[in-house]
Amino acid sequence: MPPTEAGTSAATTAFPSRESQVEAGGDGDAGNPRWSVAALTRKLEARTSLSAAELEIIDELWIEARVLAAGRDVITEGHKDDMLSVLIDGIAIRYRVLRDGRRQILDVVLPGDLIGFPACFFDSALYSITTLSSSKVARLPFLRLFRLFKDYPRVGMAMFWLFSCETAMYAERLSAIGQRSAVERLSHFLLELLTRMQVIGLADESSFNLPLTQEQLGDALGLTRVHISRTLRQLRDDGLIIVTGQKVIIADFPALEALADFERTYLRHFRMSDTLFAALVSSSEPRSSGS
Amino acid sequence: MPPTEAGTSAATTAFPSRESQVEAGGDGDAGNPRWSVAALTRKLEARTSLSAAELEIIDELWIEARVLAAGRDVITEGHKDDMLSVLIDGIAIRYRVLRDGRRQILDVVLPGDLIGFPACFFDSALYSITTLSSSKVARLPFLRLFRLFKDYPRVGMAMFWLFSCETAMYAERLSAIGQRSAVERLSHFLLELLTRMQVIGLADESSFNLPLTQEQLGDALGLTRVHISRTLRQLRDDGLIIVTGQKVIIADFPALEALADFERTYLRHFRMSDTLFAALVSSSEPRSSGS
DNA sequence: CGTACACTTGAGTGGCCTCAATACCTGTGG
DNA sequence: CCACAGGTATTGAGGCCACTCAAGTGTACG
Repeated sequence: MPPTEAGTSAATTAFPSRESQVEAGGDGDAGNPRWSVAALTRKLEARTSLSAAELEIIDELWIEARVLAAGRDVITEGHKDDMLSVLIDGIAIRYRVLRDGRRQILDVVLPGDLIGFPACFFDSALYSITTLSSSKVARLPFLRLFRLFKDYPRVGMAMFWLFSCETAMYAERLSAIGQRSAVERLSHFLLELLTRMQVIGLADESSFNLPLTQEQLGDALGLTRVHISRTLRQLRDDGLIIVTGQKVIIADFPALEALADFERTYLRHFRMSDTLFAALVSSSEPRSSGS
Repeated sequence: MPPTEAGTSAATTAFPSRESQVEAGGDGDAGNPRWSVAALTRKLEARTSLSAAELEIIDELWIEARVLAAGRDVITEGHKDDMLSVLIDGIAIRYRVLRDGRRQILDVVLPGDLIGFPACFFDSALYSITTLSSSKVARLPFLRLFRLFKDYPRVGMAMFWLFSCETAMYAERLSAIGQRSAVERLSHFLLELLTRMQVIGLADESSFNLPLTQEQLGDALGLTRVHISRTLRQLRDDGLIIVTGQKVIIADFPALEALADFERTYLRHFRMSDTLFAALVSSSEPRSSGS
């Protein structure tokens, strides 16, 4: 019996060297004693006022960590997917393909990011999500999500907030692609990715592993592969970044920041509103209506 | 081509300068017996499976209809706004201004669209919303929103779904601006606006009132004022559209559709997932609070 | 009537694209 | 070991789409 194409061949040829980053090979998820959505709770810890106990609740919401090889669809455009998931480990991209084949990468999905919003609220997913490296995904049953609002409104609020971050990031990207030049877009993209990776411990002070090819960078920024190459070269020539293989080092942070119109406090804007949060006293019955 | 030839249009929404300055410092709707968020319920009726009773609940969620003159900020970037609102009447734009003054219009806000998502979940709003015409806005206290999930989970789910639509629309626009040419973007924009307006009864079969100046169109599509003018001219010369004043008539629907890569079923993709919706029946225990 | 604003149209420029050739890297097979 | 193939990155030449600058029209408003 020939091996189905499902598992090995397509996946292992894609990025053989990157497998080493992602845990040890394929240990079975079924018998796994306990995995955790550490990247997610870490993000929540950094930008919300959730207590340790509440973070624990978040951590235990999820079930069934699935392991996916590189290059596999987590969600496919046009198909139904009614699950809310979170990426535990690995890297993925969210993208949309136009009829003539042009592709727009909407977002790079990092550990701790949600998968399935907004797709799960629709009859069919509006875009696809594909893994770039071997990845692990956990799922959240919907009834459990809804029970959250009864039992732990503050935790439920945090889920809302995660949706908001997603939306806000799209808006940010819209203004980048709509208004900025190639150099500006690229440097902004690099700084944004660096910042996001730092929060979940995937990047150090000023360098990170860029998980995208130049073609994928182009599809994310609305530019061609060729022009990405030229623009990267320009950034290198100007001494703003240093590139060795997949590793990107920000050589001149202030200059790149100015060029990109990037605010150092970028992610600070995404902090969860405390005033709103405070209004939600734990599960006790709300007596008064608004304000 | 005087713009006053709007004729019978029941809603006086489309004319920025027509309405006099009716500024409402506090709430200016005391004498009004009852307003309704008809555009919102109409949208929900078209694309969800909410019952008439549930639509009624939605309709009665909102308080304090504020009236705003044209050109007023509903939300200002950088300021705190912790209210979720809905536009009842009028037109507004959501936009973000870069440091050097370039502006990206993220969305055109029509009656029935939400205001305050995702801003209300953050410490400070990430973008501004400004009225283009005299507008009316209703607000939703947050505790009321959260009680919804306890008392009417299906209705709460519909709110989630509204957030999702917002996000999905951004994603759609991202791929448009990132991948498409000027003609494609513009025709897609026109068809999208037509479709959205039809749902809430602001447009007929093939024409509508375009509430934006060419400069605003440019800021929405990542193009310059001048190029919008040329592109509109091209569409007119090719017999695809007819423009008289603010009124836009789609003269050749199929051709424009093909050019824009626009799916006639565009908004159908945004239908609320029924399977998910049905799963919520069990936990529905309407312990109604109001009599 | 004069200012203000939105739109139109022309001429010239430039950023990014397309096409194309070359080099590199890794895995595969002779 | 080298030859080869496929995917990725680099670099050049030329072209086009959209931009900039600028002049001119039409309409609204004081």
